[in-house]
Parts: sequence; structure tokens; C-alpha cells
Amino acid sequence: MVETLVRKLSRYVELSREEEETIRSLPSHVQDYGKGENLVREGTSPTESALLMAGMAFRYRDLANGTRQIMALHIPGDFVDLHSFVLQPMDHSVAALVPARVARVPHERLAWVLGRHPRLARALMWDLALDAATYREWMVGLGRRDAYERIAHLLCELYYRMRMVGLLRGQSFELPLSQPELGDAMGLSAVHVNRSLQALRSDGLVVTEKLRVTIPDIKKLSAAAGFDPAYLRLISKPGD
Amino acid sequence: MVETLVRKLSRYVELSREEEETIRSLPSHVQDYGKGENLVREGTSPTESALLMAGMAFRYRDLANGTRQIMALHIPGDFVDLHSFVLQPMDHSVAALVPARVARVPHERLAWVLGRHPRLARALMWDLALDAATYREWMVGLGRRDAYERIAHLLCELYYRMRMVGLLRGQSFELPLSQPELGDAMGLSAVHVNRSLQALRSDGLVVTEKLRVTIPDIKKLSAAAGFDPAYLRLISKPGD
DNA sequence: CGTCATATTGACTTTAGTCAATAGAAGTGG
DNA sequence: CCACTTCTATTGACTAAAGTCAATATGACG
Repeated sequence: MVETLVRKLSRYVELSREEEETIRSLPSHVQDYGKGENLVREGTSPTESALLMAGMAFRYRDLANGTRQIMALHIPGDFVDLHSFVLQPMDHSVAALVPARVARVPHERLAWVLGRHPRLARALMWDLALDAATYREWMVGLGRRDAYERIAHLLCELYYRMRMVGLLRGQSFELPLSQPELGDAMGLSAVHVNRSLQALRSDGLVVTEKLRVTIPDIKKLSAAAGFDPAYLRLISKPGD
Repeated sequence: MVETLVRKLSRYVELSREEEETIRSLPSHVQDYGKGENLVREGTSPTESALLMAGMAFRYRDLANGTRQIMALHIPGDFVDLHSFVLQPMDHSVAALVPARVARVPHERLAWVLGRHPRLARALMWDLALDAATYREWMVGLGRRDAYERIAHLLCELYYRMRMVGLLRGQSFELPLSQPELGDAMGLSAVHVNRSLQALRSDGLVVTEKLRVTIPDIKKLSAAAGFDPAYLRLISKPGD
């Protein structure tokens, strides 16, 4: 059930049998969501944290001026609002990008784990820190990369994250983001996303068919994106 | 000594005498840095985490294309690289903005605290999550706010953070950032920062003299910035 | 079959960046 | 304390990246 959490945290530390058991025995409410539904809503103060088991989700904030900023994309294994355990109320929402399944773990149970299993506490800190590292990388893109590099960089990131959780098929993966949504994630207009994607395609770096993206040569794309191998090490398994 | 950490964590939970004592008895190397010196360097794997006791610091990354992105500003009480406890190597550097004093706590000691004091473990998670919330807010600015709002928003944020640690004097505080540095933080060119600042000044929202900024009317500035009261609650003390 | 979201294109506007030059302030070595 | 860099702020003129508006096309879906 929460097996996906075991796998995620195992990327950080080798878990003992007891620790694995602790995670497996976490009570959790499993819940399904349709595309576009909110898993967590801005302004609320959850008493449980949601672990994404299947599907994809995105973290976003709607602004007063009518725009939206998507701040993260989440794939199975991600603890979508672990921070709500310590920081409330939610300053943003999280919604399903495609039909998604979520397991919710009560905060009080997390607190219990913290007291009982320091190594798991540390693994949860790692998970928080990993999200933060991804935010930083996105900040760099939003602040200092042009549209072309920015999109290329996102595709590199997703390529490796998808591979990590076994969702890469050959050189391609599902990317259920429309161009307007891509724009909201990258701080661009939909039109400009369209044009930048065309440039990437005509440079042979990316092939798209519907919602599937193929990266013929990840090395080339990484070079074009200024994708940092150090960042790759962070988001990947240590020995990978 | 590490009194400043006690104060910071107290914003999250009421600490017991024993917990306070635990923090106070943390061994720490105190070290001073001159303006511009790196407190932590990209690519290294620190064995201690640095707590900023005095001065200011900024978190940044130099890109291959010659640009730089500043990802955070830190003021006394901030644990500048707590994440290096769980995530290594450093994917960015942290440098002193002005002469700064730092206290370093060995990671092994943090691990010890984690095992012994679950509530402190939780407080450290809060600190990580708070940094992440600030990253998210900056992402929103970089992606969806124009130069004028973006700078206004930063000034609002600093206004309240400075107040929090007692560094606000009347309506003004020290902002030891040059315009080029401001640009690196906000994803703008120095020239454009200059012009946006002029606009803020001529609108009467901001007064600058050397490195000191005065905010005559924080309400007005907040409105201009689209500064979210919810964000304020996060970065402020609960009952404030 | 009609509707709605998405993708694409062209024409035009706006924001922000670049390049250069000027000027003042700060810091440094002698 | 002076001469000299060097950093910083400011301005003008020009360029470039990205946004806006509008139209068309395409495709999924009920």
C-alpha cells in the first residue's frame, strides 16, 4: 500500500526491516481523484499528508491578477504535502494532472514515527529538502534561463525522474501537460511555449506525439538546457 | 551563543526548558566572514550546518552562461544550510552579504538531537519547510509578477522578516544589496532594477538612502506587490 | 454533429535586456 | 591625504525576448 513510500525513502537510506514495517503499517486513507480535482486546497490546514501513489499532480497558486504559477510537478512516490505536517495553513493548492490515487497519513502518526524512528525522521527531512532543491532549480530557470532552455531543462528533469520511478519507456514518457499548463509552470505564455517547443522539435531535441514526449538524445538536450549533472545526482538514486 | 536558534525555533513551538538546554548545549564553531566570502560552497559536502548569528547572507548559483541567480536572502536566526544535513553535495553556494558571524553545528549532533528530541526534530522540519515556502513565493514572483511588483514584494517580505528579528527601525531597515545584486535575486537586469526602483520611489512607496530602505506605508506597498497576508502568517510568529 | 480544449500562425505591442556613457562614492596603495 | 581603481547609480538609445490579440485548425468527447 504505502510501498511506494518505502521505495522513495529507500533512495535516501537503506531501511531496516523494522523501519520498512513501520512504514507499511502506517494507517492511510486511500482516495482517488479525477483530472483537475484538488488533492489539497490553499487555505486549509490538513491533518494528514498525502502521498501520491499513481497518476500525476501539480502544485500551484492562483494570483490576484488572474494568472497562475505551477510550482512543482509530482509523480508517484512523492509526498505531495509533507510540509503541511509542520507548516499551516496551505499557501497553495495541489491538483491532479491526470486521474490520481493518493494515500493520506495522519500527522499524529508522523509525529509518532518521529519519536520512534530517528532515521525515518531524517528520511522525511530528506524528502522535504529534495523538494526544496527542485524549487531552487526551477527558480534558476525562471530567473535566468530563456524559454527554450527552460523547457528543455524541465524535460530533462522529468526524463530522469520518470526513469527513477520506472515510468520511462525507451526514451519517452507521458507528459500530460497542455501548452497553457506548461506556460504556467515555466512562467511563459501559451503562445511562447508553442513557439519554443517548435524550436526544440526542429532542432531534433524533442519529439512529441499527443501527450507523449520522446527525447532522442538526452545528452544533447541536457547540453542545450544547461542541465546540471549535480542536480541529476540530487534527484537520482545515489548509485545511479 | 546558539540563543538565536532558540528564538527562531520558538516561533514554531513553545520549547521546554530541557529542549532549550539541548539547543544551548549544542557544540558549535563560531566563525566570522567578510563581505562576499562564501560561508558554504557549491559542490562541497559539509559535515556541519551553519546558523547565521549576525549579518546577512545570500544563497546563489552561478550559471554556465555567466549569469547568477540569488535564491534566498538570510538574516540572523536562519539555518543557512540545514538541508546539507540530509542532501549532499551542495547544489549552490551561500555567501556573506555583509560581514557575518556563523555558528556551525556538527551533523552528527543534529542526528543525536533527532533521536532524543522528537519535538526539536519537528521544529527542524518546520525550518526546512519555511525555507521551501519562501522559495515557492519567489517562484511565483519570478514566473508571474512584473519587475515592479516583484521588487515591491521582496521589500514587503524583508520588512516583516526584519521586524521579526528586531532589525526594523521605525519603518526602515538595512538592505545591503546593490542594484545588480537585486537584479540577480529578482531575475532582472541591473538597469531594469534601477528603473523599477525609480517608479516605486516616484509612487511614494519606497524611500531609499544608501543601503537603508524606508517603507512609508507598508499597506500600500503590500497592495502594489500583491503581497499575500497568508504568506505573512507563514513567515511571522503565529500570534503576530 | 456540435462544443470545447488545444495547437498553431501572423501581426503587433510591451517588457525587459544590452550597450555605452556619465557621475558620484567608496576603497586602496603609496 | 592624494591619485587611482572599482563599484554603484543613472540615463539614453536601441534590440530582443516574450506577451497579447485574433484567427484558424485540429481533435477529443458527449
